[in-house]
Amino acid sequence: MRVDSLPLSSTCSECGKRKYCLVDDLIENRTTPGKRIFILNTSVRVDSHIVYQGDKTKSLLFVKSGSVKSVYTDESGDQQITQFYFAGEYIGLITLKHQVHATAAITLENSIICEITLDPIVNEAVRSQPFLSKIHQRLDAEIRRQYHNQLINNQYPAGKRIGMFLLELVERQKLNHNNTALLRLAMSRADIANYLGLTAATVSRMLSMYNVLGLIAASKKNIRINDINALRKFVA
Amino acid sequence: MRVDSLPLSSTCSECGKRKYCLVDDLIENRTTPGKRIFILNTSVRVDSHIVYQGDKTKSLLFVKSGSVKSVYTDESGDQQITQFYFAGEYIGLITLKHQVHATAAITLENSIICEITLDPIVNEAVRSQPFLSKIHQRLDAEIRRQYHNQLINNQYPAGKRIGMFLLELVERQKLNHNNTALLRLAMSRADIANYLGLTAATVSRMLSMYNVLGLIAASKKNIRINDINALRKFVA
DNA sequence: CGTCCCTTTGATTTATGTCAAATTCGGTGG
DNA sequence: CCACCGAATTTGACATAAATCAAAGGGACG
Repeated sequence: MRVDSLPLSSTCSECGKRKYCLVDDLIENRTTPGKRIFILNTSVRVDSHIVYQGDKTKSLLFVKSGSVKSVYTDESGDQQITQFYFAGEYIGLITLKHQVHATAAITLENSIICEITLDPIVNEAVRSQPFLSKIHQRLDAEIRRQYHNQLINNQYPAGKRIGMFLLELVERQKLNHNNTALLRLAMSRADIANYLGLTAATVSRMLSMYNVLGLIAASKKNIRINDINALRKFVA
Repeated sequence: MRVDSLPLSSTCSECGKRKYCLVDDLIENRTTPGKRIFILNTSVRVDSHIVYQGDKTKSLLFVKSGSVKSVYTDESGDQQITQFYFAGEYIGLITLKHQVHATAAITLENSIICEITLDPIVNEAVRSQPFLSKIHQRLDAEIRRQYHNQLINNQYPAGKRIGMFLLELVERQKLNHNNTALLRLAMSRADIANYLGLTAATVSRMLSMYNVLGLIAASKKNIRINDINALRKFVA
């Protein structure tokens, strides 16, 4: 991670997010309590590159708070947002086993990002089957999500894409120990549009539609899902 | 690989495709010449499942001849072709480091598929840095392709998608030691359409357009790129 | 030789993009 | 704390690319 950011000094043992972090498993087996596993625990400002496309993989990034987008840029400069990452999620899992980051990572809001050294992770993965499974589980989920998005963007109309996008975010928030129907979309409409293969105008229109239907209550960055089952039914 | 198929008995040393196969590196370092590294070397009929979605990863599949599609199926049965694989390419690289195949693999024509045990590959990868790099190179290329396709399908119009698809196939054929402007598209128009997020009718129309423009000569499954630079310029 | 399936081509509809104006929001400085 | 500015968002009118529906043509295979 190369970026102007505030290093926050603390140990993993003291970290509030510890029990949602892979590092937790590593600390349990340590004789030296209070050991720091991470390289950097930093407060990062909105719109900062925390990974550049083409960077060598040397760590895993844990989003402690805030959110991040992954952006692929092609030779002619066109860009594709390939994924959003939220609090409790890891950036770099897909890249973990090969050498370079195929996408950049950019914060969508002021965030706290913890950079975790690869070595102890890999060592523990070799030693402990349950730990390896945890990593696999997260990686598998991300890869499945990737394929599912490809399907959605290729075959479904704009309304369903937005609806499924919202549903996915609620599900992920739940997985990340925030089981509410309240979403905070830190990214711009244009970012959502790029991610879903639409335009900002269409994203706006579809959100308005869901609003009118009473399925959601959207005001700017904040969205409440009024009736998640009705929404599920609507996009099915 | 679980499929009705003809096992072809032979050794890796005798294999004609040996020098394009990762296994070649393994044989060089063996004291026992003629060793078989693969599990199965089989002739597979068109439209056979050689991998099922959800299967545990236990081998790498090398396409010796023919071609294969990767298909992701979601809960409601909708399908997305996520990739095509051609002679000289490996299926399962993305899956290699996690446990289950997120997609099925289905032959697009009669093909010869060699199933390679994971263990010797992994062992050699740990031992030899150059060998590991070879794998990384192929995996990186596939992941980059994946992101690039996402960009193309989300942002480019039908004509460019088809044009870039053809260009990509020519490039890959070149990488696979077949440097010609002649393509054989074993997959149906519907498969191409699904892959590119279009309909079969649109694929057909766009190929006709390129035909009329004289950029390609397409007849059914066979396509000749008449002027690759003109085509590149057209889609840029 | 005939049937069936795939592909091509045509006519029409429609969803979403484009362009532009109006509105709201958030941040800044007085 | 409020007023102002610029940027993002919403909304509207319109254009258009691609989907849909349907028919005709062509190959492969029994």
